[in-house]
Amino acid sequence: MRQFKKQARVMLIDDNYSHLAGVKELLSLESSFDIVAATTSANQGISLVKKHKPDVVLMDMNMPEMNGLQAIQEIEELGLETKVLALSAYDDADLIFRAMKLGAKGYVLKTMAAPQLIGAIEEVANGKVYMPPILTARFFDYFQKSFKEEKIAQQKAQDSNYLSDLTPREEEVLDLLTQGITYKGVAQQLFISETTVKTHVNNIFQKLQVSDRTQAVLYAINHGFTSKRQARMGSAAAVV
Amino acid sequence: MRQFKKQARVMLIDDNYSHLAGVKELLSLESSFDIVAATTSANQGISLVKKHKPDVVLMDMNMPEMNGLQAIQEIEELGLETKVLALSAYDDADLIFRAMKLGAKGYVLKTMAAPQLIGAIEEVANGKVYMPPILTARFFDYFQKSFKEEKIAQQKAQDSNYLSDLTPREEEVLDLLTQGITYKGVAQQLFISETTVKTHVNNIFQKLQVSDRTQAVLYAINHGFTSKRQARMGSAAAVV
DNA sequence: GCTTTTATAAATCTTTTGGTCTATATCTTT
DNA sequence: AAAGATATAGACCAAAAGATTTATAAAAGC
Repeated sequence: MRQFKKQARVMLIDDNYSHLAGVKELLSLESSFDIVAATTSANQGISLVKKHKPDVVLMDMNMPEMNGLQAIQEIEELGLETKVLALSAYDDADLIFRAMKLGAKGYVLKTMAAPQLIGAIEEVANGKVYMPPILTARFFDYFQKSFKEEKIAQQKAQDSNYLSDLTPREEEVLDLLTQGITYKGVAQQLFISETTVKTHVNNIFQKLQVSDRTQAVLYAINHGFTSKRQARMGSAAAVV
Repeated sequence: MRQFKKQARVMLIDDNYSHLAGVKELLSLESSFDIVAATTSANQGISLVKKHKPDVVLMDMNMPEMNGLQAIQEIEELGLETKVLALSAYDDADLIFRAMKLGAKGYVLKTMAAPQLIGAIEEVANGKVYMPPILTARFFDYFQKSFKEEKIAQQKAQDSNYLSDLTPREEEVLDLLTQGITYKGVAQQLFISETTVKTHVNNIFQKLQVSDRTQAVLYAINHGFTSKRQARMGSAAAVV
């Protein structure tokens, strides 16, 4: 079943030398991973990843010179098959979330027992995602919280929103304005005179309490007008 | 430890009557949950949730009249303590992702063994998140994929991007334009003459290949100019 | 039936915007 | 030293935008 049969090529990056040495020792003795490199420097670590292209990088999150998130990002940008397993002393939900967002294939704690750590590396080496159940819970809490906040922010923008005062025709005109079209162009597209467009636009300005098209367009964008328009058009909204 | 000591109040919503009856029977016999209601109708289910305010709702995802996602959303909008545990025959990553995004506290499969299901309900009743490891992996894959795609889309917008042709001063001017400020206002803020501003703006138009401020502002927004500006200002970027 | 809202449009006038051309003064790069 | 990029600014003109007032017709609400 196991693709690597305890022969995965592993690299260690951890600025704490004693922890680095300890993990190296542990993996040498109790597992059959091939430790291709180990360093206390994140910058050097990235160079070594380029050179060795390991299967798994065990990356410490709490480093002074370059933080682990940055390092993950840089490794991911290399486009290698290398999988990053984040390692931290803290179960900080925000940190876990961001590490996974950047492409980490798992997140383990320094306090974890040796067999668990070895198991996690094996899982990741075999292309799976590994996350301890405690951290999974923290991750989901954070995940849901961030979407809830996003929704509340949207709701807030919707509440103090003069867009709902617009008549259907005014919405059509604003729609065209948000595409950077002139009065003349709007008039042509709606088959009405330019002066009528001007009347509508003036009414829009008053309702949105702005004084020119640029501000109107900015208002529309910041208050979810485009999404409203797209929704009306029945297009599928983006998932994330 | 357990807050509910096998006395959690549970509700079942599943349009498949035989499955509904089966789960009800199973939970009655093998657990001590208090089954407060069970229905095959999502709409009726929402009414019953309002009435009974159960601790946990076991919600089927695949219903014809109203889909489970919608039902989750409506229940979440009630603002109750009720936790939704999504239930589905399929391990569809997209469905799992969206259910969790809407606030589901877990996701279980219809194929799961009885003890696991009971354990999952207990966990959720106690305020934890429950997700089978196989689904966790699927979730993370989808999660990372969606962020990768988002990043690629951003990259794409960055590539065919004339914003990088702008000089520092032109960027400053564009920044003020994207706030809906007139030539006069820009001139005052930058302590230069209005004609100089016009010169800059004309150069900006040529570089961005647009012909008026509205289009320039739209171009800037659609090509990540604001984020660039914010990054330069050193403000923290939004997490999601 | 009367009132309000909405959509239409014209006239007039001021302000803003955009286009073009020219011209310095720095500053960098070669 | 010459060339190129950048930032500055003036003159002049045409087009577009915005403000205000007035007016008509259809539709919706009371």
